Order: sequence, then structure tokens, then C-alpha cells
Amino acid sequence: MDRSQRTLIAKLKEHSRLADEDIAEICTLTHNVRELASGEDFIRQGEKPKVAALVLQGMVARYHLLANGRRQYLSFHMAGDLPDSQGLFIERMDHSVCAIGPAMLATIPHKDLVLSFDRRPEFAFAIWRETLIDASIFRQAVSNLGSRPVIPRMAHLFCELFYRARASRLTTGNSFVVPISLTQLGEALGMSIATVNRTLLALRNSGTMDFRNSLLNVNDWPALVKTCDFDPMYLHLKRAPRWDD
Amino acid sequence: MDRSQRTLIAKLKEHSRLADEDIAEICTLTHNVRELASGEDFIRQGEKPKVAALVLQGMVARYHLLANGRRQYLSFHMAGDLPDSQGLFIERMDHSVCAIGPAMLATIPHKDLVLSFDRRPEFAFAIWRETLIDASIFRQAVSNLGSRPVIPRMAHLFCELFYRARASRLTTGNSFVVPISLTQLGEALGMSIATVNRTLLALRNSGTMDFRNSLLNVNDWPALVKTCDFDPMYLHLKRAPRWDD
DNA sequence: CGCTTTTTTGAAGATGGTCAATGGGTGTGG
DNA sequence: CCACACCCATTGACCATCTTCAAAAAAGCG
Repeated sequence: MDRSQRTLIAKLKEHSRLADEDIAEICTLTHNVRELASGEDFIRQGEKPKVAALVLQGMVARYHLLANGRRQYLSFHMAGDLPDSQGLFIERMDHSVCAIGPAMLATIPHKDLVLSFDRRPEFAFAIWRETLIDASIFRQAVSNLGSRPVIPRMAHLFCELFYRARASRLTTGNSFVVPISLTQLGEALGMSIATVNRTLLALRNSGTMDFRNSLLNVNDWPALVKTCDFDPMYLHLKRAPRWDD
Repeated sequence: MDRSQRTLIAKLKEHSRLADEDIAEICTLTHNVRELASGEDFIRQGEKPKVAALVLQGMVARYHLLANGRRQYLSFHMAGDLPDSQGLFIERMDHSVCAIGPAMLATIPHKDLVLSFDRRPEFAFAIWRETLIDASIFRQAVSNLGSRPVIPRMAHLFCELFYRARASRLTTGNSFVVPISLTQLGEALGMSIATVNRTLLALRNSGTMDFRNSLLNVNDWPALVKTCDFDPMYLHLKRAPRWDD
């Protein structure tokens, strides 16, 4: 069992039950490693996806490029995530995937995955569930953009990132490395960079969280959760991460 | 082959190839019919989904209920859609589904579906693709809310609804019945009802479209497409609907 | 026909955007 | 080692958009 197989198994176990046979099946999957420079695209809107990507290190993001040149970030992904699982059964990518900070990915051919799906339907269902959770995260983004003022909107994004990172054991204490620039935050949350900055200041002054120099610090988790009414149910994890370890 | 089976097959054929065996498998599925009054919930946030729903008639919507009482509509669905396919492999619903105007649904137990999936993986992949297209629609909603001013934002929603309806042959000429109230439009597009009304007026005056009394009228499709840079690629349909029939 | 609900319109005010200028790091080359 | 350039973050002033509030008109419905 190599690193990427271990990462994938750990990820799927966060929400699905895997039989020994499923794990054995995953261990037959081979992959290539691809390193991305900060900002580099992994796949672009319009291209035909042929491989699935698994994040091994760093952070990547999905984004749309609009006709007017604007960029809209759709979701952010960390180690264990499958940032282009959404391209599995689809002819052409309707969005792009790029690195946020330097990142390392494992790529697995779709062909191999589908063969495994035929052999182990439960494995397919686990990946399917993964794509459904992705969709649930998109739905939250819709509500976040459509219904929340800037401060809770920003808080919700960081709540989600921190909670997911914590569930995957990627945090250190109350900190998590998030190499997103202010500009990119604005392009994710539909805010101007000025507002992004003022909103981060407000959150800092409230004593709930502090995002600076690519480092997120959660100072008062319950208060932060309350600012945005964050309810992690939508992440559909089997068990909540513990806060006392 | 009954009505609901025919509807499902037609829908899946919009984006997937089905073998005769897949169609035969679908024809073994039995269902119940459920009628919903306007506004009635089909399933609520927090409940455990046990059946999948197929829209036979009318329109239904997914929505979030936020802690502050606000309602955020996430997507709208018409005949042929599977509005809670997102609940297939998930423990609890992270959103609700309600009727927009009176609607009729066919319900199919998840258990039966999964048994069919095991027998015909291609059928499973077609439904999976359906859920991935749903996710793609959510992504567009994110971009719509995050990046577009009110007029193109409204235009984009109606472009999508009309295009999807046309692809499913639910339009009559340039018209399509959309029983959404102004309040609900606002709750979908993150606008106040006053702005919704003024935006509809602006679109009416531009001569591109006219939405009034639950009836959408597309007067100038190319111009409407241009106002919001609508590109239907993200709907992943095998072939575009024809405009000249 | 009177009631409720939905749509329409106006005016005032707040939120967040735009623009422009400043400051702080970091890396490069003289 | 310093000077310069560049990128990113920060801040202020002004302004546009959209919200809120209030009220009237129109449209369904018993």
C-alpha cells in the first residue's frame, strides 16, 4: 500500500464503510505523481478529463473563467480530496482546476477506476458519495453567496476549511496553512479585495479567527461557528473530529 | 413501460447511452406516485432519504433553511429531473425539496435502485452522471451569485430553465410555464423582491424576455444569451435542442 | 364582492465597490 | 550591501448598487 492509496482509503473512510475487498481493490490502482507550481492549472475548462486527481500535498481549487474575464473560485481542496472527481463521467470539463500554492497530485486513469467499479460496486458507491459531498459543499457555497453578509460569509468559508482539515488531521493545534491570497478570497466570496481585507480585520478584531500570511488561526471556535451558524452536517462525515486532542 | 419509466429513460438519454439491457432493467423498477400541493415539502433537511423522486409534472426546488430563517433556493427541477438524487448515498438530507406550484412525483425506493445498479453498472453510471450534472448546475449558481450583477444573474437563471425545458421538450414555442413567485426568485438569486421586480422590468423593456403571471416568454434568445454569456456546455447534453421546430 | 396575496413603485439609507495612493516584503541585479 | 522592481496587503474617500421600509395597485379566491 503506497502513500496515495493510503490517502484515498483514509479519505473514503471518513464517510463510507470499506470491506477488505474494497481496500484490496484500491491497492491494485496505480498512479502517476504530478507536481504543480503555485497557480498552475491541472486541467482547464473545455478539456476532456482522462485521469482523476487525488491531492497528496498542498491545496488546489476549482474555478470558472467567465466571459468578462472574471474568475470565480468554486471550491478549495486539500490532501485526500479528489478535486476533479466531478469530471469522471463527463465529456468536457465545465470548470478548471488549479494549484493554490505549490501542490502535489496523484493521477489515476478513469479507465482503471471504472474497471474497479465493476468489480467492487461498494468502492464505486464510496467515490459516488464523495462526489455527492462535493455537491453538498457547492450548495453551501450557493447559500453563502446568496444569503450571508460579508462577515459571516467569510467566516463560513474558514469554518468549513478548518473543519474539513481537522477531520483529515491536517491541522496543527488551532492552525492550518491556507495559501490563498486576498484576491483569490475575493474571487471565491464575491467580494472586492478591499472588502476582503476589511472583513478579515473585523474577524481578527472580534477575536474569533486570524488569517494572515497564509496561516489560519482559530482563536475561538464556538464564537466563530456562531458568527456564521456553521453546521457541519452537510459534510456528511461519519464522526465529528475531536477538539480536545 | 409506464409513464415514469418512459420519462426516466428519455431523461437519461439526453446525456447517456443506454443499452437495451439497461432499458429493460429500468422497466423492472416500480414506483409510487405522490402529488404535492404548491409549496408542500417532499423531504426536509435532516430527514433520512429512503426513496428517490422523479418529477412527472410541475416544478420542484431544492432549498436551504438558514439559522436566521432565510430561505435559499438552490435549484429548480422540471419533468424528468431527479430532484433528490443528491440523497442517494447520504444519511441525512442537508437540504429540503418542495413543490413550486402543484407537482406530481414518482418515488422509487433506493433499495431497488441499488439492486439495479449492481446488475447494470451502466445504468448506475447514467444516474451518477445525472448527479454530476446537478453538481455542475450548482457550480453555475455559485458563479452566478458570486460574479454577475443582477440583470445578467436573472437572465442566466431563465436561460438555463428555458434551455433545459427545451431539451426535454417541455416548452411550447418560445414560452415555458414557470410557477415561481417573485419572492422565490429573490430567494434563489440573492436579491430583494423589489430588485427582482425592477430587474424583470429591465429585461422586459430590453425586449429579450418577459416573465409575468408564471409564464416565461423568450422574445430574443440570442440577445438574452448575450446579456448573461450563457453557455450551455455545463449542462453536458449530448445534443443541443433545436430552435427551429 | 370583500378578502388575502402578490406585484408594483417610491424614497431614504446602508452596504460594499471602485479608485487611488501607501506600505511592507521579497527577490534580483548592480 | 544597497537599490530597485514587483507583488501583495492596507487604507481612505467617494460613489453606485441594492436593501429596507412603506404604501398603493393589481390579481387571485372564497
